[in-house]
Amino acid sequence: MLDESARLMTVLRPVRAGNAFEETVERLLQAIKLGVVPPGGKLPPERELAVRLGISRVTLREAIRALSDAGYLEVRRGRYGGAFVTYEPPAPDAGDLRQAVAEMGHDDLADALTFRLVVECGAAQVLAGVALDADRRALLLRRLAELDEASPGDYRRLDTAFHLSIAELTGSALLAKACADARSRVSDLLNAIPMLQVNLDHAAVQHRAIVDAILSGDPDAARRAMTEHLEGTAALLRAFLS
Amino acid sequence: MLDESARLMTVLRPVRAGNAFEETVERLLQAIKLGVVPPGGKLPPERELAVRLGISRVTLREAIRALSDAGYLEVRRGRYGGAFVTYEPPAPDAGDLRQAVAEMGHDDLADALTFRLVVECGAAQVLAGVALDADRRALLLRRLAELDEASPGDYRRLDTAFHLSIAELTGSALLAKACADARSRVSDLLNAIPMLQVNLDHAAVQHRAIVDAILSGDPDAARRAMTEHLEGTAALLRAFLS
DNA sequence: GTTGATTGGGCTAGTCTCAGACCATTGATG
DNA sequence: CATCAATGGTCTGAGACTAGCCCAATCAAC
Repeated sequence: MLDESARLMTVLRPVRAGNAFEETVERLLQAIKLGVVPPGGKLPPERELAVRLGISRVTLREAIRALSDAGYLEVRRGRYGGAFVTYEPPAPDAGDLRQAVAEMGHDDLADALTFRLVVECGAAQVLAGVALDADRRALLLRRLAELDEASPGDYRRLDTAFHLSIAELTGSALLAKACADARSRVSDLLNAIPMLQVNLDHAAVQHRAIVDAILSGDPDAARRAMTEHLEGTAALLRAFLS
Repeated sequence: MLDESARLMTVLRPVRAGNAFEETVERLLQAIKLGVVPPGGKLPPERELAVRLGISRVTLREAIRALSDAGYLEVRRGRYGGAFVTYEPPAPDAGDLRQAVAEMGHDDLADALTFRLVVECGAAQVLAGVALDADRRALLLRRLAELDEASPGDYRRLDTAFHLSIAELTGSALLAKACADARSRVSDLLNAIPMLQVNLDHAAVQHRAIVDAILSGDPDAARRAMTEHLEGTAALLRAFLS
């Protein structure tokens, strides 16, 4: 990776991550695991979803079938039918965590955490630097409030919603996409971390600090607050791995 | 973009940007315009390149044919033959700049510049935070020296090489990919900016500051130096647009 | 009940993409 | 000048993917 050909590796990488079926399964799984469609929620109708994803209904149906067989979805026919999310995030378990890391590889984990730090801290900084209208400020505060009042079962999903809202509110589609991808790369790991009250309290303070910095228009403080928060999470991850 | 469905837009976006042929053309064009394969340089043999890109030789050949027809490549048969880059970046021109921006759309331009700022500043900060061996330090200094001595025709390519090397040296493949994508989104615009000696001198000082901060292991300084550099470039862009 | 709108289920014909084999050209080397 | 290794050029059969169409099931509304 040190010679002139490092950029060949970077640019001439595979054009596609897999066939259309595999990529579709991956994308739907991302929507489910990030809680974009919550447990009990319904995916958009096949015809509409196929258009959104830019694939044929046949391919989409194969992917839905696979996720249905794997227990993530339940499909019902007829009017008011659809594909309903049955997946519930597993209870935190340090054993699952080690297994997930082993499957992922330590280098990939470091890469994923580094990337997440860069894009989420960048998003917080950018958002603090733009003028927010009343609606956007309200949305951010609502996400924060929802997270503070969340039951243990909803916490991870609402935490994801909070973090992704920051990226989305910047108005940068590229940044939002990058944050969503970064989060989904580590979501299985985050889900496996036991939720101790100390940590939740600590996170709540940090979330509050992030929102305060953003709403007061202080980019540097927003970045620092997000950095502190994410490095805390990463440290927690490492602690449960050793 | 304010309601609960914002994340549907983010996550349930198209699985594919186009068919294999189109995506391959785009990727090869990226390699050419970023100067990963310099003018006069040769692409890897078709069989090897097809494997790298994860596509069939037939599809790759169609893409090469299209770029050859469009004047970017010249294909020669026989041993020591191959696909040679004939593309030379056009001379800077403020008219081209306005046209390029018009094709892109002002929102997309803002998005691209924002994303670039986030990932490149993040890369500089990350790189300053890791211990670099002698080889890596030497590579970074070599890129800087090459850029300082560059002829006008080589400047853009070597500037790209400098910036992408910073991302690659972090060891994060995700960050390197993001920086390469970000750069290629704005490369046509950067190429269209007239190169005035004042600006080149200014950039040289900033490049030096970035390298100094990285080599001295000061993440905050590295971030600040990169931010200043990129915002200077963005300001230059806006200046030539008005 | 009957109806009608909405939704998943399934079929077909055509296009895109692939893997692999074989052909044609080139030019350094002996 | 003959050889031969490396490279682009071409063909074929199989599988993946798509668009469009129609069928089947469900349930609120009348």
